[in-house]
Amino acid sequence: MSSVFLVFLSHDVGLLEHWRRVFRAKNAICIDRFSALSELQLPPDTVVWVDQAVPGLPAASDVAWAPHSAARRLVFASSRPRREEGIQALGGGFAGYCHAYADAQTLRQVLQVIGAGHVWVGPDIMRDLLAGVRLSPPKPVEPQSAWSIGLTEREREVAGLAANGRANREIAEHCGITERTVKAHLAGVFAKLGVVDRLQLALRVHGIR
Amino acid sequence: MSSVFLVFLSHDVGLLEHWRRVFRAKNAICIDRFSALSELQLPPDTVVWVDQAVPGLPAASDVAWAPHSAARRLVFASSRPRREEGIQALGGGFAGYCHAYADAQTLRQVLQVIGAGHVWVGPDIMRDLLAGVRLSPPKPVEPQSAWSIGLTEREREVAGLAANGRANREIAEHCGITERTVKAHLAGVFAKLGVVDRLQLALRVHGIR
DNA sequence: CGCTTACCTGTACCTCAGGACAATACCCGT
DNA sequence: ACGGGTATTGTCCTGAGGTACAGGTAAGCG
Repeated sequence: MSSVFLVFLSHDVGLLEHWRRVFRAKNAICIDRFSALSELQLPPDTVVWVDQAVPGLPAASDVAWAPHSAARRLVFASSRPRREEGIQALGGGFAGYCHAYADAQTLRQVLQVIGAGHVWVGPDIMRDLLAGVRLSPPKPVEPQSAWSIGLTEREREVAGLAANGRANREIAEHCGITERTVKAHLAGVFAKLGVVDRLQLALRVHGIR
Repeated sequence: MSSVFLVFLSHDVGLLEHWRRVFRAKNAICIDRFSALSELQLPPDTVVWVDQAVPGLPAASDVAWAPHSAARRLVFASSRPRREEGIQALGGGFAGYCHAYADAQTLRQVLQVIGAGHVWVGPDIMRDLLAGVRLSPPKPVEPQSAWSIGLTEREREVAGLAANGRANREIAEHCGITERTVKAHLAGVFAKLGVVDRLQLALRVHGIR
């Protein structure tokens, strides 16, 4: 596991120090420009850590990375991860995209994962990736008015307001009735819908469970 | 690392044997139906391995998983991984999606990664994911899926449970802490997310306003 | 070694939600 | 006229949710 070769590409001495500490820096070498990657004779199991902040660096999606990503494992590290950057990096052949100053445990994990031939991605980027796909629009059911069947007009109105976070007092003022009456209507709603409180009601109304 | 609780949900004795061997099965328990997840009092650092082949299982994207994915780490394991399934699982709150019979090294890596709060995804699914993103129109926003940014792990867990209708008492028992501490975490969540109570939190978490 | 942050807990206090019990009034169909 | 459903309001009470104040512990970091 710790036999892999590490290459750090960065100008940030603080970052280099961080990485060195994290990885114990046994087999690590530091370089300061992109072209050095081509000049060096790197073993095939090398993992290259690329600091996004290095001046003159090709974009993550640039084909200039192709020869290196094909032969080695590249990690793109940014001190301010962004969705587009992450997607570009991973789409450009990088095996990992992470925060440059991620904690030691995370960085070592990244190394392990991509060293084994997998891809590492943080939960935030992952979430954005999934949000962008949306290939499955499973919106077949939930006519959204189904929850209100069996309710009277007043109950429907009160329930709708309560399910959107309005307090009994607000609902009372909104409807021009007393707070007591709101409670009465809500009690009826709870009984008819089989829920116990307004939070459960909100989940039901909004189609969550 | 090996202190996490493992739960295996499968009917496949061969698969269970495989998992047991891989993880040495120290703290592992096996269950055979989805509902058992709710009945068991699982520690918060539990990792649940779900075999896709279990009969009667809710779909990976089903909201029935929400309470569990909010509180624990779920891995969806399929003996025949497919792109749609993986995306559904990860979009549904699962922390990992992998081949059920993946080799020991990979499975242990999955456990490590998601145990640390990250997301595990294989390179093939990753590739499809990226391919899908490139084709999709540029989605500028997507705040609804990032509700948990800035929260600590504990806050995330407590908030997820509260947003799904669990009482402070239940959350406390579930997490093995006092009700007072739950209140403290929720207070932090409210402040960070800019909401005033758990109902507003629920609406935020579930993407309603 | 201090500093910070996450995590955990206690006591006290206040507000609001919701149930229990009870009542008045209107509309409507038989 | 009578019964049933709807709307309305009252009081009393319990308990959960939330805040304020005041800590204690452990880990990571410069």
